Amino acid sequence: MDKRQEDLLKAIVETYVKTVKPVGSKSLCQKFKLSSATIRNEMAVLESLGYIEKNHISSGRIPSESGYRYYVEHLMEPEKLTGSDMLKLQSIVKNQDLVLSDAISKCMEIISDLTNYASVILGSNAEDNLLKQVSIIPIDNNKIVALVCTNKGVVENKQFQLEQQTDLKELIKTSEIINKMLTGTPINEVASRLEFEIKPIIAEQMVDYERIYHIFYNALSDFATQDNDDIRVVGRAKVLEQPEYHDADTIKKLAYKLEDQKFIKHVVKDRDNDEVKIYIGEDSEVDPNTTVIKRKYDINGECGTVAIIGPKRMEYARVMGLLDYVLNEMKKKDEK
Amino acid sequence: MDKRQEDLLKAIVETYVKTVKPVGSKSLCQKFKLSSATIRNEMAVLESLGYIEKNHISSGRIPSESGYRYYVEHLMEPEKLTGSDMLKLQSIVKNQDLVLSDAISKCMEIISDLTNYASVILGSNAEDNLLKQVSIIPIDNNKIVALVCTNKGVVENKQFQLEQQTDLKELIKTSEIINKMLTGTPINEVASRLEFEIKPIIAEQMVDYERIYHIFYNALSDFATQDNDDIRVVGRAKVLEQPEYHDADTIKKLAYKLEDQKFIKHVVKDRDNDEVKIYIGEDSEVDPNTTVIKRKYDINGECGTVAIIGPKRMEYARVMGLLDYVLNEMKKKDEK
DNA sequence: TCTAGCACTCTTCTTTTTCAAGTGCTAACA
DNA sequence: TGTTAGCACTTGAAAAAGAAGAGTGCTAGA
Repeated sequence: MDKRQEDLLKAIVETYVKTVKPVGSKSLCQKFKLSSATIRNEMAVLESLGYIEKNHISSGRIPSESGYRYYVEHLMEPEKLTGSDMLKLQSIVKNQDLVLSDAISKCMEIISDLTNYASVILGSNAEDNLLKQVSIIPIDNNKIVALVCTNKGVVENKQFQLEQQTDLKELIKTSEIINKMLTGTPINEVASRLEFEIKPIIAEQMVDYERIYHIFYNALSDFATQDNDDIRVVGRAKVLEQPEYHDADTIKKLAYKLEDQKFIKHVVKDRDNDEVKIYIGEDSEVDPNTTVIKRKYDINGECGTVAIIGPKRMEYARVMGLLDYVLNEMKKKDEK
Repeated sequence: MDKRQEDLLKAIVETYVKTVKPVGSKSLCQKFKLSSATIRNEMAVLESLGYIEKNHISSGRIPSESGYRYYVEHLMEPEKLTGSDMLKLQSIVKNQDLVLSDAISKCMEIISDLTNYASVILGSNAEDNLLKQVSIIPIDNNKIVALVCTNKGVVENKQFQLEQQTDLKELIKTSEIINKMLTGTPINEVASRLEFEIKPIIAEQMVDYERIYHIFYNALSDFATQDNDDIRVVGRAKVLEQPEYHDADTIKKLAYKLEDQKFIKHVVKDRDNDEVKIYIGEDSEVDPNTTVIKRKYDINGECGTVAIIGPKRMEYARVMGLLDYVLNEMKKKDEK
């Protein structure tokens, strides 16, 4: 591909992203100061290379998946934020009260608003968390809340119904033992250490140890096993508005997938370990017309993943610009 | 309306609910042992009363909104659960570990699965909650988690970034003061008592009291003000599958509304104070083809609201049966 | 009071027609 | 050699026309 062909591909992608209509040769004459015939010739080359395709013989061209990929990898120029985009994000960035994860979460909501794509926010996974503290809060005679807090500040709570005889004091004592012995344990190892280290101890000291063990086991193992990284998807309904999803059936299927947290987690997180990854079209596994842009971050130990889910015909440059901006600002803020 | 007309209306509603197709006079001949002409005559009566209507002059009849309403109020017989429905629900009902609110939540998920409608689960509203306990958990040098727990077992947590100088000891001391003085305060009054009762005290004892006050104020006021009753909507995508929503535009609009928690809360909770309420069609405010069945419960002080959102052409009897069953079982369980 | 019969209406599905957009190719031109 | 003008051709989308079927309302007779 020579320069002119690259320019042409770029123009086709960008026009298509804007108009959502197949791009005809005529519409590009002005821009290139060439006749439509010449452009048609060049288009034929791009088509033979697989970068663009046409729906029907007599339709304009649309970028193919590899066309988008080429665009993203070689042609796209990261876009500066517009003033209003920046303004909206800064209201969050400047807020000193927000802890990092909340700030990122809020920014992603705004990005979803600005772009009409869906945002996914995935907190650090539970496996990285270490047990910080467990507490028992009695609610009334036979109800308690068991709280588990990790070193990353993730808190999980669970209520338990007590049978009459279970002794609150023993529960609290056990929580103290756990805090003394297990603080700092990776959260996914806690359950087994609970069984092999804590259970024998309380078995000696307490009558009702089985029941007590049961409660802590439940509170703690739930936390670790059940895919418990807190995942949020915002702006689901917005993506459905994108014009490529005009067909009722497609919309339903997409709505289904966007609601399925396990699936989204799989899409956004489990597939590879790259820091930035753009899954275009079929690669997204969501829908052939959909793109997923994923970004992992690690800001001074706080890590997580964010992603944008939108149409294949996405404003790639803008989205990348927005994500860059947010994560950079967060890093800056953290350094201060 | 005489008995025969009522029977006819019932048959029309129930057939339409099953088939989703306008009901013609012929299709009811067998059931009533009458000729189609007679049925047509009776249908004309029902139509003049406004209980049924037809899309086009030559189409069968469909129930009107007031037809559904009449059906629900006078004709519907609460349905006994089928064995398999009951079986699925019992796996939750029998589970002794689950606290009431979790059990109801899980049951509503199952109901959504069984019926393909959406379930809404609204916890008790914050206003009813009393402050039980606040705690401060230090996460690392300059980060803490502030925990607030209410008498209903609702836990809210928020992270705060500390500036170097804020003294952890003072924070913890303040939390103790709050626990001593404010436990039992309705959650929505806590913020003002914090200002007028606690702030003066810590102002005397602590250097950095402004910052400390700020933290607790944030943690506590967020809890109360921001519409914080935990609302969950499950099975959103399932409702979209209902055949009345075949049009892409309708589906998008519905998806939008179902995602808007504030709106759903308004629909399900804020509009009236009845214990059971069925909003049919336009009344639902969701979509002219949608019905919302709402149920408030108060089981030994644990209260909340659940709702089912589905098509106007809903299996009313079945849904009512399912909700009855769940709430009854919960009550029984609680009494034990 | 019920029923049979018939004309009529209206939707839905299929087929046909028309229209415009855009292509590929050829031949001429700089 | 690269560019352009011109033209035949393909195709889809929209509009128009036609056929089939379901269901009604009405009338007249049992």
